[in-house]
Amino acid sequence: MIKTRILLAEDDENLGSLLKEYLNIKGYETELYPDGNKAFKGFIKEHFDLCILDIMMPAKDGFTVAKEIRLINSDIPIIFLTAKSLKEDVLEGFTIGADDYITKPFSMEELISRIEAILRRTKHGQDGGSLDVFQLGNYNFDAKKQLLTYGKKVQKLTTKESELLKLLCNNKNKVLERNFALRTIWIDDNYFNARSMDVYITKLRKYLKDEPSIEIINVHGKGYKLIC
Amino acid sequence: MIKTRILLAEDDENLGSLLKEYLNIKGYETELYPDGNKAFKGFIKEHFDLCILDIMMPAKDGFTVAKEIRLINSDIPIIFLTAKSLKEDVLEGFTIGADDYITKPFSMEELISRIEAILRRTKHGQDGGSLDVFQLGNYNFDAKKQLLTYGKKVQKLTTKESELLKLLCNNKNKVLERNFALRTIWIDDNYFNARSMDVYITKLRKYLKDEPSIEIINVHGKGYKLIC
DNA sequence: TAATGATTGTTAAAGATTGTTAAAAATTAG
DNA sequence: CTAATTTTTAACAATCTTTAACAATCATTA
Repeated sequence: MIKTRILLAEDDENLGSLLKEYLNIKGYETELYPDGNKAFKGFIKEHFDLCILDIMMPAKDGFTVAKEIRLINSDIPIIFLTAKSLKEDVLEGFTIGADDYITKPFSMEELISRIEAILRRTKHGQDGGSLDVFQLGNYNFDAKKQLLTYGKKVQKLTTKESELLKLLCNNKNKVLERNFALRTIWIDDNYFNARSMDVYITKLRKYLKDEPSIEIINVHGKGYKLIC
Repeated sequence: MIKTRILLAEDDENLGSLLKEYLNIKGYETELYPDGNKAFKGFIKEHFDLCILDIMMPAKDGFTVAKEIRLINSDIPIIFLTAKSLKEDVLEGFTIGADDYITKPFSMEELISRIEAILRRTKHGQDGGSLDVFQLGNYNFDAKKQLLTYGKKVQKLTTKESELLKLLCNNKNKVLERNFALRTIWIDDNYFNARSMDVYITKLRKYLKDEPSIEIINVHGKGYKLIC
């Protein structure tokens, strides 16, 4: 697995090395630059997946670095990390094309969270989005393509079947409440839709019968639970 | 041009309507819901491109709404907007899968900036870059020239074929509602035009059959979804 | 424990929507 | 005006969802 590479521009030596160390612990590969000039030179020479820029730095301020980066790469995520919380500065940061603007003091965990939130979107675009694929024993369920695969056997699911199975998967080993599922998929939770849902449960059970460890069990009066 | 639709859940009536008005001025189409329950019901019934959730709300808090939304849509951007600036709350917000977490008080301009920063990434991922050229797996679709290219193979499309495929591309991985497509392309959404549209779907499927990962799937009673 | 009513399981049918092909009608190009 | 292309209509097949019918199970209480 290739590590995500982060460019970190921060002139405060203490904060800089602290951040670098923390990011490395969290599995990122971080290069720390003490001023804007060196940061931009580093950006040109090496490959990075994300930039964290302090604003007030010697040699070249963070805004300028960001502008120069944007000239050659309009897509790389940029996070400003700064003590300047002036409204105008925040707006300028976003105008340049920042993805986030974090004011000091901040918690390390929050920084990580915000980095991950951004990378989730950018990485997602790269691998085509495999967030809707579930593994159920030896079954493979692709909610997006509405396909349930068991070895060579491929079962195409209808939209309703797929929606219901997806809800069950997202509540794996927990109770999926009847009314919640009905309101979510059928909009209305009246008697007839409830019966319709029962029919779909039967259908899903048939599809999943090849693997005895996978089961949709009923929780009387509450709903259904997918166990695996 | 279709407006970006924003779901806004905010129980403070003054702030809510102020935000809604401001967002509308900025070109967004905003639905305001006064509590978590109504917000989630609205989310199920209508289509949205982004959600802004207050955390402390009657009936159902913002975290719960976000979790329920994530059960059925793992991709839609979510922004928490709240007075709770506790570290744990911020982290919980991101853990649920938020894209941003903004604490009150905040400036309207900053909110807009942060919305745009997020949409820049999500919208960009959805279309292929230019406005009329789409990349569908190894297919290249030029809506303006009405050409669908697959390697050396070039398929000329008729006007209707091209218009329909363009609509599907613009709603990639989302449901393109039957009636919407009919009113857009056929002006009138009567029975015969609907059947005509079905014929065109068959034609497009034939053109796209070389790449199995590209599919136009039917959502019974709703419309069609181009997945890739 | 047996009886009762509510909930759930299962199957089949009915009704509606969609898939597909081909021919007819309308439009456009030469 | 004729030929080619595009679009619509028609016909029939296939699929999806709901409804109905009856069986089985569960929870409650006499």
